[in-house]
Amino acid sequence: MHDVARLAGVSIATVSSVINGKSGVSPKLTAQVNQAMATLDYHPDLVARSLKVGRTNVIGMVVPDVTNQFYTEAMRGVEDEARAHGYLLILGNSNEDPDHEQHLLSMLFSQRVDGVLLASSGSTAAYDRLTRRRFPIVFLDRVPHGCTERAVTVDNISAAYNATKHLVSLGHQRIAIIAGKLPLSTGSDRVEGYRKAMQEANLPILEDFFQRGDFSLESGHQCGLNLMKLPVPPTAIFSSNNKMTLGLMRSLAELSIPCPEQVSVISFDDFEWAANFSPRLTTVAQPTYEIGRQAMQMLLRIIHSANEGLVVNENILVLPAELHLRDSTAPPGL
Amino acid sequence: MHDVARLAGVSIATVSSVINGKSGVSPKLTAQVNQAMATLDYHPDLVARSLKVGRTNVIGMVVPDVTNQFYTEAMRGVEDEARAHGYLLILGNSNEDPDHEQHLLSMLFSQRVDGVLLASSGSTAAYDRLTRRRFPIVFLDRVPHGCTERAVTVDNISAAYNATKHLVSLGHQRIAIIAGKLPLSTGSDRVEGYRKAMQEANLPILEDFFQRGDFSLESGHQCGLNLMKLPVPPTAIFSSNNKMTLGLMRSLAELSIPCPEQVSVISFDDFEWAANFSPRLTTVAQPTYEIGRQAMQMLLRIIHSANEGLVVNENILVLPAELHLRDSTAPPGL
DNA sequence: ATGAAAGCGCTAACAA
DNA sequence: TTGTTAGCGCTTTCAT
Repeated sequence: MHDVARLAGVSIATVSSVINGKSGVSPKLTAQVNQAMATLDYHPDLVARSLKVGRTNVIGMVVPDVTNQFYTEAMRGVEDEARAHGYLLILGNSNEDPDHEQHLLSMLFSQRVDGVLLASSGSTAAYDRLTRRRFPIVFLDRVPHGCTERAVTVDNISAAYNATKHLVSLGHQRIAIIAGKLPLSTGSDRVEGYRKAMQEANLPILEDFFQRGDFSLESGHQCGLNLMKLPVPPTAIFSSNNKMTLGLMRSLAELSIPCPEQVSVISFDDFEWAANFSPRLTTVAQPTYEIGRQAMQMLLRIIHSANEGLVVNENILVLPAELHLRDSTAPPGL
Repeated sequence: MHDVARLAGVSIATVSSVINGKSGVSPKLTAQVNQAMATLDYHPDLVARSLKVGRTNVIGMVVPDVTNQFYTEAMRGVEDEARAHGYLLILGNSNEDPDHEQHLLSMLFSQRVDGVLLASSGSTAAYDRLTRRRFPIVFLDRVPHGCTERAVTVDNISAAYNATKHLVSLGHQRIAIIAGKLPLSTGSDRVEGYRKAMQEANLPILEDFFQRGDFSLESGHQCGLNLMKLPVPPTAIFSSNNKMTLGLMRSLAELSIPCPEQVSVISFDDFEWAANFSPRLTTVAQPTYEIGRQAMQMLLRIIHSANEGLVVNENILVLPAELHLRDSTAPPGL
């Protein structure tokens, strides 16, 4: 900065003014300064600036599985919105590990990010600490228990209810579920929707048909094997997320069980390939990009109002999910 | 920090020593300080520290498409390696836009990241500037033209050659290619491997069979339509990456063209679902996680040697790719 | 073994 | 309109 000032023949304060687009610098000097910055290939030191102004213009996002397209698409929404408002995005991957999630959050906190977007791996500790401190945070996808604000998600209960009902309406009676992590809202709510639809149809929920996974491909695979090796296997399966569906389909392939002829499959989460391979999957599609965009918008509102010293109340934003009917669901086999 | 010092009854220098694990602080004081930090929920200000020490312990990674699993899996490799060495990872998504890539790099530079991992969207400007400055950078996947070091990738030419040869050995003669962005090494090298195999088999490369995509799903879809609507369509197609393959499969589905009965498909990049849906895709599998891990290791070596003031020579690391034979390739239809 | 003080690169309040 | 200067929170010599 010194060098730039010297080369442009001005003081460093003038350079600073030019960088920050402050009014009150003559066009001539502005040009000189810009010229000098270009020739020196000068990049302002944002860490020094951040130290001074107390803001970093960086927001952090922590997701449980970066290889899951659901989160990367949400991230694109976050990113577009963040960029439009001059924020940089830092992404952290907790790998579904609450301890690592804590570590990442602590790291982001130390990095003095201006706000955090969190799809939690489970620790409600994060929720308690951050909200107590009134730190700008928005939860997405997974809403911590007891959290009644600052979150964006879909109506998981209704969505799972509708999915299960679709299975019922096709005539299925032996309907199994591959559940996700039950301590998470996305895990338990989807189970609840399933239960509701089953009860409404007066269908029993057999213990064997309630398979507990953890949202990972491997767990979906294992649950699929458990289910289809049963003496009386289900004729339809509701899978609680995309990764587990992948595992489920793998198990069906291994056991040479045709879908939907022998077993129908409906999956939470839609994905690029669901419609182009066989069987074309019936899915519950979430508005992934929009979830990210809305979450970032909410976070921006919180940050801005915090800057003004006031506390806004942002309720949970619930976006609609859509049922995409395709070929993996059909009336029970004969 | 002041508060912590006061609460622990020591000076801030002592607090600093404890935080950084410096020897020479009595166990008693250490305990007092740790206690104070815990009760105050104190998080060291990394931006102040960075300003002081001139390092951030942050490394930046820029990829052209975060929704592409190839990059997220590579990112997991990078992340594991980075974490193991005390580095935090910042991820940027250039969306295949060279201008935005420039912007992100400039941003990372201003954030004073200690190093950068780049899968470039095309601008060789980045290569020129960063290497001239001797800034620690490692390219992955896509190697800029003229770059002969500091990169990790697979042998794209051989891999594409082997893939095409597999098609030839099945008896195909009308073999088309959906190429990626030709200015990128991954685009041109895969074409070169294809050419080589075709020439070796004395097969002509028809102009219509050379479809130029841009690595996006949409381009793959369009190229697929172009190809299969030809008066004399190909009997086999080599697709240069996973996203374009998705688009290609969509076009086949739309045109109700069975694969592999009417057309064989072989795809660069393997993915979770390639083996579990029908048709099970024959692919060229890259060691994605390992690419990320090795790239990060190389970057660490460069950073560390730069810290010691020396310039180390890191050649391009070429990892092997594997052909996964599955059901989407078969002898030409009858 | 512990503390006092200088300074990292920048911004902002104030002076000229 | 432009320049001078204090200080953001930390680390690190150098005294003690």
